[in-house]
Amino acid sequence: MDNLIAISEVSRRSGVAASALRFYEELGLITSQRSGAGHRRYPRAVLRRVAFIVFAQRIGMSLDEVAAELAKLPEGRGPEGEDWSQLSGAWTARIDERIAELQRLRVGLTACIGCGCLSLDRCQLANPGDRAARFGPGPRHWIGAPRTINLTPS
Amino acid sequence: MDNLIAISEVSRRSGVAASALRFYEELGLITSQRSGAGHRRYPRAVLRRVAFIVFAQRIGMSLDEVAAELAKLPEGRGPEGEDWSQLSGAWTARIDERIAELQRLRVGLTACIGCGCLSLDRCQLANPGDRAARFGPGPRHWIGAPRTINLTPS
DNA sequence: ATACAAGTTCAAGTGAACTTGAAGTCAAGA
DNA sequence: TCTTGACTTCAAGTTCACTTGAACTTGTAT
Repeated sequence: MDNLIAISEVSRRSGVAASALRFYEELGLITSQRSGAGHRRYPRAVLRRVAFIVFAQRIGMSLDEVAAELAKLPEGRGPEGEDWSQLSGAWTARIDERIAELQRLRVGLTACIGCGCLSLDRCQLANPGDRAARFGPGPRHWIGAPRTINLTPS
Repeated sequence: MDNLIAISEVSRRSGVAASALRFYEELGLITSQRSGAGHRRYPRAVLRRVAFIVFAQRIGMSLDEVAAELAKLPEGRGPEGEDWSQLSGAWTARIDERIAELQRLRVGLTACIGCGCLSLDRCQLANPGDRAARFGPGPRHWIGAPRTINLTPS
């Protein structure tokens, strides 16, 4: 019929709770028109945007970052074709990084079993490349890392 | 001298803030004796425990889970030898799982560029194995699996 | 004697990503 | 007419992993 869908439908098809969809809308990640009764009506393309959001989170992006990515797209559209392959390029890199990190951890883990070490100030594992200091309050900003775990400040 | 170390020392050597160490102690993840002045004095082994905690978080475990693992160890000890290899066995599996998931995402991502799909209800990617509904309130319980891993932006 | 650093406790705040609850609107069906 | 169900807004609550701040005590240095 019409190509506008209700929030319940979007929720059902995406698996994302309606409350979360409203929240996303509040953040400007998605947009809707309103029906006569003031109900949200989403264009079908919203499903792609939501998919994008879900995928992005799955690879560890924050909603802030997602917002930044989505902002690059033309108004109201979900990512497709060109756009999509551009966006996903960055993702692939991201995923690879994370995989690499996990593999380092994995290997190091096994190594540590052998050497019996595990002292933070000596173990390579605990000091992956960067030794940047922690920043700001708030939870786990540094873990899994806005780039780093700072096991040895100075 | 004595083999008991102050909280500042543990913090310096582990890179974990003193406030976090107190917090871990409150959770029972680590324990300390007290000096005459009521200051915390940690046995050297605490460094291993802390290392364990840090590593565990890095592979996506919650402090609750860490607590459960540590509870299996003899009192006050950090993991070593036997214990350590047992514990790390589980980790390795965990890491592998996560790597596998990321690889699925990676492959799927590329595939999606080609097919232009991305509709959540059809795409395998968005529904990895578990389609379980979300559970409980609170944030992101469902994303990145029952236990979230923090990916790093970069 | 005085200052200062390093420690203590306890309560409250933080950020992310939502969820929950209360109170209200609106259209369709029995 | 009445009820039900789907929707609305807005404020406040929730979880995790901490951090911050206030008020206080101790030990060492000058």
